[in-house]
Amino acid sequence: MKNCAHKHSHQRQEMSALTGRLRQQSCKITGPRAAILEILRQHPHPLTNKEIFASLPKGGCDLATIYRAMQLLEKLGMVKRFDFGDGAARFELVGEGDDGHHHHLVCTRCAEVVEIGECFPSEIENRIARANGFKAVTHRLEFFGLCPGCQT
Amino acid sequence: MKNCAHKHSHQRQEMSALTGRLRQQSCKITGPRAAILEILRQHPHPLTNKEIFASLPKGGCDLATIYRAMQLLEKLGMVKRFDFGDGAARFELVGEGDDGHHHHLVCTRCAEVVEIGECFPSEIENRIARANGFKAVTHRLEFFGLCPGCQT
DNA sequence: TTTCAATTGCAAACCGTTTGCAATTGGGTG
DNA sequence: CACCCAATTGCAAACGGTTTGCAATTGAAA
Ligand SMILES: [Mn+2]
Ligand SMILES: [Mn+2]
Ligand SMILES: [Zn+2]
Ligand SMILES: [Zn+2]
Repeated sequence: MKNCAHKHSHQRQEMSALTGRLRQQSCKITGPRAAILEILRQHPHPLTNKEIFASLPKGGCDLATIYRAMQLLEKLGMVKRFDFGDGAARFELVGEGDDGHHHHLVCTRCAEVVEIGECFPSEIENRIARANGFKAVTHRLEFFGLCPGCQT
Repeated sequence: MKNCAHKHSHQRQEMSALTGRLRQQSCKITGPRAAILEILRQHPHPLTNKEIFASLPKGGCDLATIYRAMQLLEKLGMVKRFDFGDGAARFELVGEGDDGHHHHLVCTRCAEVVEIGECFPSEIENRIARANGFKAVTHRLEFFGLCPGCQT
């Protein structure tokens, strides 16, 4: 029962751990960045930049600052980018030492999001990679359907 | 060995079959549409609108016309839209009576595309749907990696 | 406190896609 | 075949998400 930590566990991360990760890269802990991390920290599902912008406490920051912050956090591996196919990128905080790879089930009517633990079977993926001579193969996978409340 | 036809077989479709499908919906067979179908017909992989535009014979049509044509063809189920996560939609011709559902393996360096026959295991997908009370669940799935020619 | 690279706000630029509108045209009709 | 009109097109403007240049601001090291 050692470090039953990551795997893509969604337990809230300590703010100090997050700012620590930033500091290590000689990145400043600014007001906007702290506010953004705080919002991501308390949100269990992927958020669009606009949603983060809207959740910002009054006197938040510029939208462009959020775009720049998410680029930075993604580069540092602190957030994972997801694409639900609606044209807007979504971001989710990632635990330290976790690559954040996982999937979602999205309601096509109300946009409800469910975190999914399953992944594409690696045996099949390996076979696909080998069969085509590809290396470092990974996948992007999201599920779509009608949630209980949206079925007719 | 009856109709070993579709399934997502990539054998070129007859132009007459394509125009026929359009006519049935009281849609006009215009120059631009014929040209677009011709390009899709001879291309085995998903194409962006810009790529279609570039492949158009001289004196082609407006880009907006291609966007409108692809919307129409998608609505009629004649093409399937794919998303490789680079911000541009891609379209592939779909056989009659086929929903076009399938996946790709894309080289992240040179963008080479391989058509993939495998699909996400339906037993697992059904379990995911049931476990969350979702109905009509489907998925979007693409693979990414380094093709033989791009491995260092 | 001083100092300066990092960061931000703002506005403009970008890029894929959509749309309004007037001009054009495919394909039934007579 | 000439006519007619809804369907289609070209063009230019608008859109929504994202990026970027630049001058002003600021975190944190010294
Ligand atoms: Mn998630
Ligand atoms: Mn394909
Ligand atoms: Zn996976
Ligand atoms: Zn599939």
